[in-house]
Amino acid sequence: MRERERKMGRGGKGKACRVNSSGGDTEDRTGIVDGTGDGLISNNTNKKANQGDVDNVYYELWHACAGPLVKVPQAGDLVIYFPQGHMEQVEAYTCQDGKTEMPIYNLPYKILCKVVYVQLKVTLLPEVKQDGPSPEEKVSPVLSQKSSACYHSKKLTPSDTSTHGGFSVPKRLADDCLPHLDMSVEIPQQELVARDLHGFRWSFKHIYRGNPKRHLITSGWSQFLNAKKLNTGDACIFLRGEDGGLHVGIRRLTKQKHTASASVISGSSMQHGILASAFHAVSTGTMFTVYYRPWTSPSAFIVPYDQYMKSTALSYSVGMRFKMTFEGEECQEQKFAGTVVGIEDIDPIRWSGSEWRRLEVQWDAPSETSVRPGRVSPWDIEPTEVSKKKNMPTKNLQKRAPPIYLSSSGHSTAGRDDLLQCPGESTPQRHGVLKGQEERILGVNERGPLRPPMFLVPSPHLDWGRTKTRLEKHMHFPIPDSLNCGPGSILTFSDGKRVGSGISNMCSPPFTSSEFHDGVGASRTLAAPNVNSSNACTQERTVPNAKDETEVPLAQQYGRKITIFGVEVDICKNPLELPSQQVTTFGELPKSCAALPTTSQSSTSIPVQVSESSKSASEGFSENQRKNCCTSAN
Amino acid sequence: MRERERKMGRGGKGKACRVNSSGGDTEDRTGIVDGTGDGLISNNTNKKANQGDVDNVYYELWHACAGPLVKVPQAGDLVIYFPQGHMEQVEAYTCQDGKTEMPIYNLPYKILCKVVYVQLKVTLLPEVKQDGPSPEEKVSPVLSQKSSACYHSKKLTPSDTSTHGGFSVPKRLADDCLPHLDMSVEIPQQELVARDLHGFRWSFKHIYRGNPKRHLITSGWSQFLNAKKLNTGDACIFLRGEDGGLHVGIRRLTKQKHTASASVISGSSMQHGILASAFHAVSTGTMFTVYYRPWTSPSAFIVPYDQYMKSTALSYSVGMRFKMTFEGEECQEQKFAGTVVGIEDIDPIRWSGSEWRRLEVQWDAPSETSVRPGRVSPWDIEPTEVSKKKNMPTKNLQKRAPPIYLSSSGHSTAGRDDLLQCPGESTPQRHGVLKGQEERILGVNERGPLRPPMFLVPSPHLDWGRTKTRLEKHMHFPIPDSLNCGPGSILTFSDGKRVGSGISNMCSPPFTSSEFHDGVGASRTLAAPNVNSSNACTQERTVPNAKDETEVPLAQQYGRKITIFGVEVDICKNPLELPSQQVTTFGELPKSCAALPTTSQSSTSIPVQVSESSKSASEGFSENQRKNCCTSAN
DNA sequence: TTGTCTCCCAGTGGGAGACAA
DNA sequence: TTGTCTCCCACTGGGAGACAA
Repeated sequence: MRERERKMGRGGKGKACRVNSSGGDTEDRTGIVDGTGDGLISNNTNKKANQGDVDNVYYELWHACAGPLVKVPQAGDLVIYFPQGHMEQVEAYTCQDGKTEMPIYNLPYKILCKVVYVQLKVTLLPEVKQDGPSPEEKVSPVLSQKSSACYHSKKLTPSDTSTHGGFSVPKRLADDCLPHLDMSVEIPQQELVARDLHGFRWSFKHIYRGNPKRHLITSGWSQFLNAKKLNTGDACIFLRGEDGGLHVGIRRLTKQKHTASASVISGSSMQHGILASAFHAVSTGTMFTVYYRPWTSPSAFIVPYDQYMKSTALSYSVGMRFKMTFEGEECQEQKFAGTVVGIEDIDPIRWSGSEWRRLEVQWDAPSETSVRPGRVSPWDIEPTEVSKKKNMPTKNLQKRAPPIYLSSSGHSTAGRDDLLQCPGESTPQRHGVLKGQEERILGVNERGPLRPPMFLVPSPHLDWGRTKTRLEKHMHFPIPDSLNCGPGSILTFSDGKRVGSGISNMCSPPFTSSEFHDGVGASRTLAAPNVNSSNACTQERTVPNAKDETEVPLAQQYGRKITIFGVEVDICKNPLELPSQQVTTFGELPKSCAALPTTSQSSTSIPVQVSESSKSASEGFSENQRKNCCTSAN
Repeated sequence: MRERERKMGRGGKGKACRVNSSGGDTEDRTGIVDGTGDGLISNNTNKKANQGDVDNVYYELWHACAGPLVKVPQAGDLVIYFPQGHMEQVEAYTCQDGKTEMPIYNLPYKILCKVVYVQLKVTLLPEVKQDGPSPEEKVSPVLSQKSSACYHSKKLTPSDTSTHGGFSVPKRLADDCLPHLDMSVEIPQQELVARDLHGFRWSFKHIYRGNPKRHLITSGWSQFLNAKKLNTGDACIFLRGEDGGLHVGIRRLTKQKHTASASVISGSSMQHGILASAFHAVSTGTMFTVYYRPWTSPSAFIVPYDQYMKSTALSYSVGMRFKMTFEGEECQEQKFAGTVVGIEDIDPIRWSGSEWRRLEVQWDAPSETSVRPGRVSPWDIEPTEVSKKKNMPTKNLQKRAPPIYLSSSGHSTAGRDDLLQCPGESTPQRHGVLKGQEERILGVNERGPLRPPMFLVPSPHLDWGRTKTRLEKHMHFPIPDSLNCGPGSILTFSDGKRVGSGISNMCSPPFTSSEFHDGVGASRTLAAPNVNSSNACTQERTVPNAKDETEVPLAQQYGRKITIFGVEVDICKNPLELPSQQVTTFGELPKSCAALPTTSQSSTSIPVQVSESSKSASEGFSENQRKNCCTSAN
């Protein structure tokens, strides 16, 4: 019912920031001003919003941070999962060139799944019937979530990111998102507490001073900057939720090539893992989990069913003109036109007939802002000529197709591996054509019992015996050593005077910053033995909880046929590892690797509601959810 | 030939530090004193040692850091690979509880492999014959590598890690490892340049002052501390190589539970990946890569063939007494006695008959220093009663065994999955007994072409537009933002005076430091536009190179039957993610995730020689290599 | 309205000897 | 011989208004 409330209860769909009209007074919005315990300004208790609203706020913040193009399916959505794309994502993460020899699994190139649960971590269950829903069980996309939440983003200026001084608050941001100051006093100021996507709370001093007067965020800002490793050009997002709570998000400029050596298992083992997981899930009817980062891969590999079907209903031909949407400056969507110059399987051996990146394209004009792929998938583009619809009912996602034989060698020698081959399935795979995609899901003969997905959620554990750092004064947890970093020592060239001493630089190779994101400075244990560890605070992080009581039932209610869709707060990922189009979604993601124990209790999972309503969204993932208040200061 | 030289050319095997007798004069060892460019002390050019020596030095440093119990096989060694153990390692990394449902692959529980190449990244090729070597091709373990290298380690005191002042150098360390100072001057001092395991160069000021006089390392020390995130109790290792080069290593105390959410793919996909990789390699006769961290898992899962065979030659029974070696204080090996209290398959369904952790044990005395497992593998222990040898030729590692059937469900319902099952192989697996382990490697019918393993080596790329930090003055690369961290702002309780300001702490939950190892403080782009980026230096990091000309030939020379064994410099791993017994081997490992592009050029791979000599080491991996100079100051 | 600069000054921490274990 | 402490002081950077775009 909470879901229903949230989905149905709001109207309006626009891009204008809806300023809470009843909130013109200070009182109504100072729920965002948490008591900070030092008595300065704590005029309001922590007015806890109900869970639904909190979820919603985080959902909006997530999308505000993620940018306009990032679409995450909702619970209830039918999607097509492309293992190829998944492997590309992993390749991107593991710096592989994708040339690893992989066996050919007897795995369809696309797998129809239903989304059950979104938790920033994706778990899919292959549909037993791979031929799409019957009309009556047609997916019913959710009503758009309307929201009165308001956010503004500001691109950080050099002054904002300098070590001297704080953050210059655009007036509209202050007016719309921050609690109003008492302008009657000499120097109006207050303390703000804002939550980030991890639920971490950051306190800031908000002051109105200077000549001419302006809004500034001073204390706490540099800690935030450092912790998030923000640079000039990155954006900071302030969002005021319906509950009045203030939230901060960030969005990195970083077009920097991400690279990661995940080094837990080898890259090719990961590739194997992807295929084997999907294969296992398909053949046993069990769920599987996907870490989905639509902003990571050049293309999203989980495609809404309707969007996919729409693309299969068209024929594509060389010479065809199309448009494709990219993200431009300031969250603007930007369309580029191009021409299809080739159509061919990207991997005829392993994924014969797959539409994945099947279209070779040429772009009309070069662009500096977007990196545009040379190959796209049909559902990525909108044809701009009227293409003739195919004479096919959209229903037949699948017809009887000859089985695919297995070869453990990926080579065209077509070596067969008896160990991997399925008994009685040895007809060579027919090379698919774009029209009339066919496949057959192979025998699903036994299913393991369904287990609830293991959501690995970070949870605090103790870190006593440390003194409190300045950062800890602004972020409301004992900060571990690695966060306990100032910007370090800087050999300053900034204003002409050079600060040097003792040992000079030896020459150094040009290193990427990301190359060093380990080895980060840390505080050290203080020499003095009288460290007063009793000052470490103990309040729980009040992140929107993973509703433990919901997760399991949810999965169980769908039973074996459900698909789970979740997203994990991967607080551990290095955002530099995120690719060029990296947006800081739920990974606004601290920059270095954190080790997160799965102890329980608190959790950073942000559950998103299960969709049940029946309005049909023709394409894309509930896009309108994110269109409420996309203003952008600066 | 270089390998031969290195292996044969040295004699002597002892624990005493061999001080280079010809090096009493300053000259001979000041090769380690690099010109720093500021004219202070740069009396010697960078006397580059030959590659072999460099490799050897790094090898020794690696083992000095890794501790006495960490054994890495050498090229040429025959080893048994246990997928179970590999999965445990991944579980440990991914915080899984190991309860994921995994399919039963048709994969033997142990796989005989030969080691060809060690590069801090392990690639194995299953032997076609799984029955062990014939007598004439009996493995010929290498001669121990003798070395005149000398190292000392010092456990860091609170003073060493305090923000005030530097590192107090034990006299013996200074005498044995550091270049001698010119004592004729008023205040003897010099600059040191030391390489760490990544090949990164750290410069330190070494001074002899105070009253009474003592050796100190001042400038550069705190940068090193911060970058490595060292704390009181961690150890710092100084090693002088034969070439005279100075090297630093660290060894963390951190018994801290490691936790990692590797979040590239899901944990269960990783498990699948391990099994599928090994299976694919076994069935196609190709190589596979293993990230081997013997200090990560409670037990090493790559066991020397001889050690394994020795263990199979004994019978184990309940009540049997044994000893097992653990690491105690100060690199001391420490033996604990215990009793076998049970013998049973740890996973009778999937790994029936496997010796992996087959022995349930009880320890005689509790220990605070070591965490001791409740289950061990036979090769982990030394029986202390005389056990009757089994009447079996050691030759038959394998006999004809009934094939193992496949079930994709891990359940005892013994569900079968026709998709995964091998044709004609459906006899239920016989439950093995410890005596006479039997198995048969299933048909190897086709092999893919051998490709050289893809060594993902980090390589620098540009990071211009930043001013040089103080850290960069001591570490000879432009430091990326995340390294550019001082210990941050500290609310000081250390000496009674509390430093506080502005915004007070809000209460916070007890958080693990590792939970935050992302979000680490960073420097920010300086406001001033006149950043003089031309000051960024461009010298290449002169890490011992991955000998590109060697890697491929090596693999090819062995052709299809070889096994590759390597270790990667996983500069990316968060060492906090390393488990309790974590030693900082090649992962002395900066603490946070770095993103490392694979651009080429320079490389951090540390190739280790291929072993070809013929002295037989009965057990363990070339252990004597690390016993040359294990002194430990303090 | 807001970005940049410079000034002020408190806080931090590197580096030294004193002193003690 | 070496660990701890305290003192000194240079440097860093938060925070303010001035000023200009």
